[in-house]
This record gives sequence, structure tokens and C-alpha cells, in this order.
Amino acid sequence: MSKDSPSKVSPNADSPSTTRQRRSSDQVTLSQVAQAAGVSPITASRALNYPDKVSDSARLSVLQAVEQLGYVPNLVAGSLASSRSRLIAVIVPSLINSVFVEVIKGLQETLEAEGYQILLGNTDYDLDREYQLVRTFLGWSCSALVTAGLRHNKACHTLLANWDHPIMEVMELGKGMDLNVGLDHVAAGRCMASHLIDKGYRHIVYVGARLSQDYRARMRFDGHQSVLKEEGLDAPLLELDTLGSLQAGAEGLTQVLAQYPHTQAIHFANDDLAAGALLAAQRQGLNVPKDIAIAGFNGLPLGQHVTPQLTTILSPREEMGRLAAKELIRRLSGKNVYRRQHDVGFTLQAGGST
Amino acid sequence: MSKDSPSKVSPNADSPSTTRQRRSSDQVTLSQVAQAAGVSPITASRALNYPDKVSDSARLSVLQAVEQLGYVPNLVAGSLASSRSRLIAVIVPSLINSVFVEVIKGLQETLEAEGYQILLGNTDYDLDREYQLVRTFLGWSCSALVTAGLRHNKACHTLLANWDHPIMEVMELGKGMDLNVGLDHVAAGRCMASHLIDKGYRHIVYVGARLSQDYRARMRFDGHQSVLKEEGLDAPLLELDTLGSLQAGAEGLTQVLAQYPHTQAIHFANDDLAAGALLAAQRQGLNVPKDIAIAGFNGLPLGQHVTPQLTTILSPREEMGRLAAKELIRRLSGKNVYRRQHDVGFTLQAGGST
DNA sequence: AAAACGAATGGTAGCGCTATCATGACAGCG
DNA sequence: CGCTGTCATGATAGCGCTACCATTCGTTTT
Repeated sequence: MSKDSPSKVSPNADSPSTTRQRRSSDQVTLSQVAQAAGVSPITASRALNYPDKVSDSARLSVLQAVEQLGYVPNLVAGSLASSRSRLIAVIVPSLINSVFVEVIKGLQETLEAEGYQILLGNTDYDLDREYQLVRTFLGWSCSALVTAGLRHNKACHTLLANWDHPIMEVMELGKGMDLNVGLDHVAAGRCMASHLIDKGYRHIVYVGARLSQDYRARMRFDGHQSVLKEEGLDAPLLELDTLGSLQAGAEGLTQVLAQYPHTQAIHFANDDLAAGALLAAQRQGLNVPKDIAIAGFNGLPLGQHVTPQLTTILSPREEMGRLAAKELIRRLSGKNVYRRQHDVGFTLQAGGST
Repeated sequence: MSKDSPSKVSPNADSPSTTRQRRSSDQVTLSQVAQAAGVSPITASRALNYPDKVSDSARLSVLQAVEQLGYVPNLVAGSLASSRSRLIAVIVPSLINSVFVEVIKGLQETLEAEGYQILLGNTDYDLDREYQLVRTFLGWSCSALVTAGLRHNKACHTLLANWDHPIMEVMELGKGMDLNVGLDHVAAGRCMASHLIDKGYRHIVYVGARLSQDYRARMRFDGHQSVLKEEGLDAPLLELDTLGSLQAGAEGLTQVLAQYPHTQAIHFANDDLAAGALLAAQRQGLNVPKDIAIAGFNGLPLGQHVTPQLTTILSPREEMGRLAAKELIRRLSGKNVYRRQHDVGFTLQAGGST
């Protein structure tokens, strides 16, 4: 057969002389590779996807043809035919917050090594946006979906509940839809509050930014508050309206000192805020921790490089991503997961700032 | 017709009683939506993709049916049929370096608003890895590809040169394959070196990390070196083998002081290193800039919060991402781009550290 | 020796959608 | 009144690949 291969003629050949539509695309196809290799298309497909299902000679000639023709597999077609895509949807609420980026990094290095690609979505802390992203991503027949957090809106929940692929919810710990890797933020808040009380502080303010969005920071406050309540202490909360940043931390410090002059210690929702406050305190000639003690959350490297070192809670973020990816891969390759829920824990890092 | 819709019978109906294969997927299809809406599948398709190409009544009943059936479009099938995917491949060399994350953020906020999704790839500064990623991404019929940097290996270059979709190379400025948004790193290096000389420093060391990988930092050194040479000064280079980080910066400071005791100023390849050195200097009781002047590159927020403020060069990273995205969208929607090359420039931010 | 089995390969028919062409209806125009 | 142009809709045929069976052939089992 000639190599322009008009494939089969249409069933009823009564069509007149008018040549039917012919959408082309100069792209090299698997059929061309197969032809060059002297095998059938399906064998060529197997040679690439299930190398040990074909003879050595067949595999070799297919690979040679691939090389020679510069064949690039059309993954879209493959996915449609097999309804598997090797795409993993990853949905995070923010890219400014380096915490999520580190999780993504952990996910990516593990998933890419296994031949999965990441489809990235950013909700900007908007659950409706999350729903839209999920819808889109399901349309791509993703192999799995990773999302930050256990909270979703109604529509999103319904959609995901009826989806028959692995779902991994990361960051926090709790009763999720499927798989879950995270840490207990309430406990983390309690841990830090206890530390501050142990250190002798009694007037402690919690400072967070946009807690309605960053509800995990809110959970830490809940833990913090419960400890203080148990000690019979007030647990004032200062909520900033800006995003967490060094700048916001500096402003937080100012506001706390104005509103609660007797404050001995500030428990910040994260290290960006805390470090910003610490650096600002230094600029103002305040002594940390004598004049004011400062604590954060995350364990960012910056905290270890300021003087005094920042007291913080170290959360294993990249590890969280790696673990999540590993569990997903395990599930995707048909094995059972060890556990549906993983507590990655956290570590109190007491520095000189408290 | 019954609603199980076996669609058309195969051309020659001489097949025996054996029911042919039937791969199912409980997923709601566009045909079902069309049926429920009382229109043909193609009209349903148009109602969703080209709303103004159908009558109001048709559009309405299709949208209703979509809602009622919970239809989620199969984007894989759509992409195969139309060979357009609304996916944009983004390839960066690292996610640790926040610089790339900020570019991604700029890209994403702009692209997502236009209904594009990001396929993210990380090369870890490995050009062969980049080639693999490009191959994979081309297989997804991406609408466009964004990659950090102008350097690619031979195979990658060939592949991209024959690809007929927009290619956007970001970060640095130069003769690219297609579109280019970035800044002139050699000029940035010259700029900072000139600043240091203007300030009266004569013994200046450049400190970078893994310059063979981070060749843009190397280009800045080239600029730095040329200025110093013009002034008849030595331009010693200290290359660290770790990745750029606060910790590495602290080590860089130590090594410089040991190897080049007369050093008056250190020009660091980026702000992470510089800030790490500045904080380390403070811990060691060194006066910045009297004992040692320190300069960085990037304009990270951290630099503005340390005391003294870090002298650095501000690069518009998010802006770079946004601009790149806008140009891509412009191109993808058929309009001509204004220019193929955009210089986003940079700004010297002189702080107290020099 | 016959039957049963497994490995390698191939023919066929879709996966769910959209590009292309065709059609019918209706308005505008000489 | 027929001609052309525009609009809304539909029938058909793939996009490039892989799942599903069927077939062949060489090897093992009874």
C-alpha cells in the first residue's frame, strides 16, 4: 500500500467525486512509526507503553522508527482512548505563601519522577474558584487530585464525592474525602501557647492575617485560645486585613503595642509576620524577648537567621508533599495505601525570641 | 429512540449474535446533554463553546440540560478533536528559588483569568530534563509554552523550532526562538558594580552559588567583572557549591573574609545570599557597611526589613509573568504582538548596606 | 499424538468531541 | 419572482490512540 495511507474507504462508496473533508496535521503519528518499523500500530503502541509485552526485535525497530521520525506521542489521543492521563491536578489557595510552594515542590519532585505531570490551579482562597478549577481538571481526566485543605463548597463536594479517582487533601488533618496528609493545627496552636505560658508570659496576643480565608491559622488560634482559657487568661486576637508578610508583621507589632500596652508576648500566625515584627522591633530599639516576646509558625529558614532566633513550630512541608505524592502513586499503581490519614506532625523550635 | 442510544449500527450488520466490545464510562456526555435539550450534539457543542453562534432558545435549553445532568465537558476529547487544548506549559529550573515562583504567579493570575490552565514542569537546572518535559508537553497539544531562559539543548531547540505554537522565553533578554520578556543581566551586574565603585569601594568580591547552573547570575558577574576591569580593579569570584540560601550567604561571608581579608564590599548573586550574609555579619558584630558592604540582587521584601536596608537591584518578576501572559494571550487570540522582545528593566535600590 | 496453553501480534471499533460541509429558512434586492 | 447572502442547525467523518477480542504459532501437558 502506498504510504499516503488514506486508510479505509468509507463504507458506502457512493459518494460523488467531491473529496470528503481531510483535516490534516503534519504531526508524525504512531501509525507512521508502525509502518516504518514494519509492525501494526497496536504493536507500536505496546512497544512504547508496555515494553515487555512485545518481542525484543519489535521493540527495537519501533524505538528506532520513533527516533528516526522524531515521533512525539499525542498524549491527548492516548488519554482519550485509555481514559487515563498521567496528569495530577494540584489546587492551592495561594502562591505568595511559600508554604504551599514547598508542598508543591515535594509533590512535583516525586510525581515527575514517576512520569506524572502537574496541572496547577490557584484558588486565591476562594472556594467557588476551587469548584471551577475542579470541574476543569476533572474534564482533563486527571489521574488524581491534590487539594489544600478539607473545606470545599457544596457543589465541589458533590462533584468530588462522585469522582472515582484518588483525592488527596493536604495541609490539615481530619476526616477527608479520601486520602489525607497533614498536621493538627489546633494542637500546634495549643503547643505554642503552652510554651509561652511555660516561659512565664501571661499577657499574650495572637496576631493573624485574614483569618476567614486562612482558616488553618484560625484553627491554631482556637488551640491557642483554649490553652489560655484553661489558665484563666484572656486571649485577645488581632486580625490584620493584609496578607501575611514581613510588612504586615511590622504593622501588627505596632498595633498590638498600641491596643494592648501590657502585652508580653505575641503569637503570630506565621513566620513571615513574626519575622517582620522581630525585625521591626529591632529597628525600634525594643529588646526581644525582654520587652516583647515573639513566636511564629512554619519554621522558615529566615527565623533561624535573625537574632535572636525565632521561636516557631516547624512543619514538614516538602515532606508533606512527598508523602502525599508517594501515597498517591501507591494508590494509582493499584496497591493499597497503608493508611488513609497521615499525621506528619510538627516540632516546637524554641529560639531566643521567647 | 431509547435513551441507551447504541448510536449507529456498524456498517455491515452481518456480525453474529456476539455483542461487540462496549467500553463504557458512566460519565455524562455531550450527546446526552444534547438529547435532553432537544438539539443535536453539534449544536450543544456550539452552545458551550461559541454561545453567540446559536439561538437564545437553543443556548438556554443546553445550559439547563448541562446543569440538570451535571455535565462536565471532557476536555481531552475536545482537545483531540480541535487540536487546541487551552493548556500552557510552564517550565522553570527551580521552585526553591522564589524568583521563579513569582513569575509563575504573574503568569497564572493572567492566564487563569482567560481560561487557560498551567502545566508545570521543573527542570532542576538540567537541560536534558527540559527536553523531556518539552516533549511531554508538546504531546499535550499545549497552546503555548513558557520557559525560563534562552538556553536549550540541541534536541530541544530542534523540537521547538518546528513547533507551530507561541513560545515565550522569560527571565533574560536576547535573541530568542519566538517571544521574549526579560531583563539584561549583564547590564544589571554592571549597574551594581558601578554603584559599588561610586561608593568608593575598591576591593570587591562577587559571590555566587552554582554559577554553571544559574548562568544568569554568571551573566551578572560578567557585567560586574567588565566594570571592575575598566577601572583597573581585580574582580575575584567566589563560587559556592550549595544552592542560594540564607545559610549559604552566611558561609559566603566567612569564606570571603578568610580568602580576601581586604575585601570592602561583597556583591552577592542574589538577595538570599546577601541577606544571609548581612544577618550573619550582625551576629558576628561586624558593622555593615563600615566593616563590610553588602549588595544583592532581586529586591526581595526581606532586604527592606533588615537593618541596614539591603542595597539590591529590583527586578519586576510578577510583572514579567503578567506581561508574558498578556503577550501570549494576544498572540493566541490571533492579534499581532506589539513586540517580540520586551525589556522589563530593573531598578537599583540603594540601601544602607553599601 | 492430541489437547491445552501461553506469548506475540493484529483487526476492529470506538474514546467524546469538533471541523467541515450541507441544508433549509428567511431576508434583501434587482 | 428568482437570485444571492446570512443565519441556525444538522449529518458525517474523523482527531490519534488504545481496549477488546481473535488469530497464529510454538510449547507444554495428558
